[in-house]
Order: sequence, then C-alpha cells, then structure tokens
Amino acid sequence: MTAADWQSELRSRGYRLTPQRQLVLDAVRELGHGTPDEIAGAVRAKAPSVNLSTVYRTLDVLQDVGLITHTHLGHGAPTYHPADESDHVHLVCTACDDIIAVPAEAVDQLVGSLRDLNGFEVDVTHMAMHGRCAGCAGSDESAATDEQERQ
Amino acid sequence: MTAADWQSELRSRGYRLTPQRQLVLDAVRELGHGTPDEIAGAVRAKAPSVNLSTVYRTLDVLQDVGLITHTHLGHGAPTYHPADESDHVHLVCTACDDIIAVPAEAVDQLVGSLRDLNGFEVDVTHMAMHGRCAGCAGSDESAATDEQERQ
DNA sequence: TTTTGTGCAAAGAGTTTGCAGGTTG
DNA sequence: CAACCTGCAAACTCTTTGCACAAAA
Repeated sequence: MTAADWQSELRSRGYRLTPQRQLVLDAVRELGHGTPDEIAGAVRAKAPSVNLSTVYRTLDVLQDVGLITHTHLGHGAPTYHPADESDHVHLVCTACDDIIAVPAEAVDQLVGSLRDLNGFEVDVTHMAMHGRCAGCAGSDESAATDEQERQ
Repeated sequence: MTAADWQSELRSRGYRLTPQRQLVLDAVRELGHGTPDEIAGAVRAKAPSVNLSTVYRTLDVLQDVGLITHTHLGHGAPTYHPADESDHVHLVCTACDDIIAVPAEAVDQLVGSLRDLNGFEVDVTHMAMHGRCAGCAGSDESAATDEQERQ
C-alpha cells in the first residue's frame, strides 16, 4: 500500500492526517508486530513527545480504517500488525512460551466445519491457540504442567 | 468428585485445607464458570471477610492441583470452571458479544492436523475463538465491522 | 474558524506482592 | 511450634478518559 493509499483511506473515513498517525503506522510496519508499548517506543525514537494515549487512540483509528489489526497471544498486551500481512495462526506453548506461526490454510478445515455446523465465521488470526509445542509435549509432562501459567 | 477427594488432592500436594479454599471451590462449582471477581462475590455471600487476593491465590492453587481450569474469552478477566466439566470450545461473536459453546469434538480434526504437522498439542479450551455468529455474519457486514472492538 | 487531535494527568480494571498476624498440621 | 495461609494495603500493568490547548481542513 502506497503512502497516498493510506492517506486517502483515513481521509475518506473522516479522519485527519497527522504526523502522529503516520509515525504509528510506520512503526507498526517497521516492527512487523508489536504491543502498544513497543510501538510507542519505536515512535518515540523519532518523536519523543508522542504520548502513549495518543498511540492507543491512533491504533484504534488505524484498525478502524482497516490498515492494521491485532492478535491476542495471551493474558498480556495484544500485538498489532499491518492488516495486509499474510494471515497466520499463532500457537503459543504454555510450557516454554514459544510462539509458532502456522499458515491460516492449516486450519481451513476447522473454519469450514464451524461455518457448516454453526454458521460461525471464525477469525483464526484474532486469538492465539494455546497448547504444548513438540518439544514440551514430548518431554516430562508433569514438570511442565507444574509451571506457573496465567495466560 | 467427593469432598474427601479434593481434600486429599490438596494435602498430597503439600497444600493445607482451609475454609477459604473450600469456599472458593464450592463457589466455582456453584457458578459453573465465573471470573475471579464473580467468584469472590459468591464466596463473600457466605463469608464476607474473604479477601480478593485470597481468591486469586486460591484459584491458582486449585488450578495447580487440577481441580479447576480457566478460559480466556477475550480481553477481560478469565473465567474459571471445574476441571471435570465436559470440554468445549467457546466461540465469541465480535459483533454481538454472544458466546457459543461447541463440543471439543467439533475441532478434533484441527487438533489432529496440528499434531501431525507441527507436533503441537492444542488445548482448544484455553482460549476462545473469535469471529461472527450466524446472525451477525449474515446481516449487514459493514455496519458490524464498524463497531468498536477491543478484544 | 470550526472540528478534530494531542498531551497531560488522573482514574479505571485486573492482578500481584510484602508483610504482620492468624491458622493448620 | 514451624510452616503455611490470610487480610490488608500498596503497587503494578495495561488501558481509558476529561480537559485545555494545538493543529488540520
């Protein structure tokens, strides 16, 4: 998407073009993915005066316009990323906290069957799926289960 | 599970039996599912002096012992429920906030294919799946997409 | 020049933690 | 009576909001 594109995207929805909005969008694209806090950090590297609350408000605007989206990996802050990024599902290992991205096609069957059975249109990218990765599922079951996990 | 069962479950793990732990477990079973706050409310109906932080600590203990588990429906507080409850996946509609429970068997194929492809053992009950329910997916697409959703 | 956006500070939800005193085994 | 648990208050993370001023159209 070119600069003109996102600018007109904002304008057509009644939003104004501000340097802060450009900076936040740039930061999300630079980082690829990041929490509001990380994004604010990247923005502040260029413009130290930009406030955190502005970052939050701007993320909402950019999301409303459809330029970015967010995913919940767990209990913490969500991660924002450009909306045009290839769709993928996040698998979070509750034992080692590793995050694995798998192409959305891997869960096409699931999406299809939920649509057929319940008419429910799942957005698999919005919430991560939790479980145990290959390494942790194979190794000592009980030890890993004992770990603190508030996710 | 009988009273003796959960008592020995706690004891065998080195935990002590306290009235607070009994009350919290009872509350979770009574409610079927509830947030820490709701559970605290139910507990306080019987014992007003029980502190919220005790409820949090107790939920951790009961979960560690395997008597209860929790599910994340979205951005807010998690919901705790008895561990022996029949497994189901939660579908959360981002348009109308409706929550639909579907049997875990409905996603068996997904679990199987992720295990085969990545060796990843998904716990489908831990995180809800977001999307649009039959009613909302069918009706006015754009209007619903405009809604505020921070989940 | 009207409307929208920003910075700041304060407040809000949800959760954790240090500590002194109380309870369990 | 030793180890553990609880209540309380404070702190912490993440996010939202009211308001006065600044900037965009």
